[in-house]
Amino acid sequence: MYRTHTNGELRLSDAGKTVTLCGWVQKNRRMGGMTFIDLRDRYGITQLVFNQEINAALCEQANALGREFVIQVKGEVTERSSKNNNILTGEIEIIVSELTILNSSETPPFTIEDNTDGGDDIRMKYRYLDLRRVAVRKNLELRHKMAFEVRRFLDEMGFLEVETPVLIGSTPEGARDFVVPSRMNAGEFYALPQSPQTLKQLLMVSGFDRYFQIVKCFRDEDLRADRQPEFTQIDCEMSFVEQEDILNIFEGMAKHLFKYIKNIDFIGDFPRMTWADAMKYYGSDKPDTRFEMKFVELKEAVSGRNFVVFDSAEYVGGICAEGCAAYTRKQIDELTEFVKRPQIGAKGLVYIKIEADGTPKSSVDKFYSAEDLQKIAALFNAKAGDLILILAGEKAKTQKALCELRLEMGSKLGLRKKDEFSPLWVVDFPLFEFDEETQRLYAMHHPFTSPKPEDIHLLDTAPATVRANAYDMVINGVELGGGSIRIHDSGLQNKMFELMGFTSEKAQAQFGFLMNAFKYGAPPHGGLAFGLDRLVSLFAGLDSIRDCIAFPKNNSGRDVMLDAPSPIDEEQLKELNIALTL
RNA sequence: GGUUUGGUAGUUCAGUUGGUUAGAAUGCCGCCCUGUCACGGCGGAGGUCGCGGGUUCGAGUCCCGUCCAGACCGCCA
Repeated sequence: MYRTHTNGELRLSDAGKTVTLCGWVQKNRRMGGMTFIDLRDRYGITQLVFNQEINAALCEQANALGREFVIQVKGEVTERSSKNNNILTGEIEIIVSELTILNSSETPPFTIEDNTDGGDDIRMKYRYLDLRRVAVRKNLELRHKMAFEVRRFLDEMGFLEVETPVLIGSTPEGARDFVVPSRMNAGEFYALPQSPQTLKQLLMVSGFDRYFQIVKCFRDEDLRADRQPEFTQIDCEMSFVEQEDILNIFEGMAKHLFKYIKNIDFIGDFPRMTWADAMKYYGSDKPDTRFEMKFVELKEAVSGRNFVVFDSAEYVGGICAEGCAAYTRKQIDELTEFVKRPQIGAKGLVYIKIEADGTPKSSVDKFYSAEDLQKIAALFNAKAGDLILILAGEKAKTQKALCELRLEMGSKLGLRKKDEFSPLWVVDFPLFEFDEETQRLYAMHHPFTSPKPEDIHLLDTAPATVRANAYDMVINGVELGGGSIRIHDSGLQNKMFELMGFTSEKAQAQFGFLMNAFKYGAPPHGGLAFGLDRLVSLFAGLDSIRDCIAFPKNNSGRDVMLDAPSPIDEEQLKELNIALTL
């Protein structure tokens, strides 16, 4: 037997026991006559003691141990004379009587400690060493626990986990597919699923009326802090349900996770917000509702004063930052620079300060009287000491810029606390999005999303205004999951394909298997999918989902540890009938 | 595809207006140290300044190109 205990479990009550421990040498503190070693495994750290007077040879052996050596020790659990309250085993130490080196180690390229000296780059290259650190390990532990609680909850609700294939067919709608050449079918390719969407709908046709799967999905698009080319979804689908049933069940799942993982009890229902309101008041379909600072539309209030910037703008809107009237010229300039960055793209920033005595002072005093400004301030319910920030321009772009400015102000004012959670459902998404480039409608969610029954009559006359039975769960400005009630009627589905410019041949070629299945008694159904990576990073307070993935890809989709992707040799290419044009 | 920030010792970084032998911390090695736990003290080794080109009497520093990494935009049904 290699060990009797882990390095995290021995306490004062174990004093006197003879134990055997295994682990990695975290730190070797040589004091001359005696040596302390911190022995680490994934459960914690236990201090080992070697004493020159008691066993000089053993102490010399201990002195030779380097960082990250793997050792086994036998010894007696003893109360410490000077205790360490920072670690759970801090009241005891092991007086070692036998020491075995199980494996030596080269000096690691960075220190494996809570406050490591390693940067992201080197830690990713040696990710297996990075994973030895508490900070990273606890994220994976949390991930496990959350996935476990999801399974427990869904199992209790009668859901069945079914695996779906990873080698499937390509569908050009939506994100780019990752593609896998087929050796046995020359010139043909599989695609990796962007989600098991169509497969889970087929499972509904098969009668598995409550399905879920914690499943890898793949999208060949550029990466972000919250986007990896392979990521994990909690994928769910239900039959004989309406939108309300789905929202209730999965709101229940979110509450279950908050309760069992974060020990937070949510009272009452998650708020619901229409997509239209989310855009109007927050300029985003995933508003961070930890703080208010809602947009106020000002086009009417500011027109007709010969201020050409506002008069010519399609949209004028602002936010009110409480207590920021004392901002200096420099601070306002910084905000102006912020919104003028090319990624945000505003042309400028207009401000109105409400001074301590209630008088307004603005960057547009030339055009607006004190009375005008007070009227504007009233629209924001601004009080003395507040700062109103106004952007103007083309509607969608300006709302987006104002959204960024709102989030920036929220951060500056400390209103985006990581341990506060503000969930909501965003509902009534538009069914379609018009793409200027290709001049056609695209499904905003996916082509199987059903329109709201009361909007179906608009499909022919004003398709862009049709709302969908689609919904997203948003927490703290993060889109955690989304879904829809699907179309189960092949007539309506055909209509949808038609509106999106599919010929019936193309629809049949791409989705024929689903359309055919729907001929054999498809039940009404709907579902949703949660991003597990985002859910875990939200709960852990991480800035990037990479930190809760054991072996993530870097910014350019590379695994720097494996050095993948990589070229393959001529033979392999030949076998796959692939010629490179590089 | 674009915007932007960075690349200097094993690691994390500093490096002034272009000017002598490129520094610090940490890690590593050696010696000392019997209650440390960020141990301490003394000493030492360690550099293609990402790469290529240019300007200059002289480039880590300025210019051009390129590669790599981070954040963001486009993209992500």
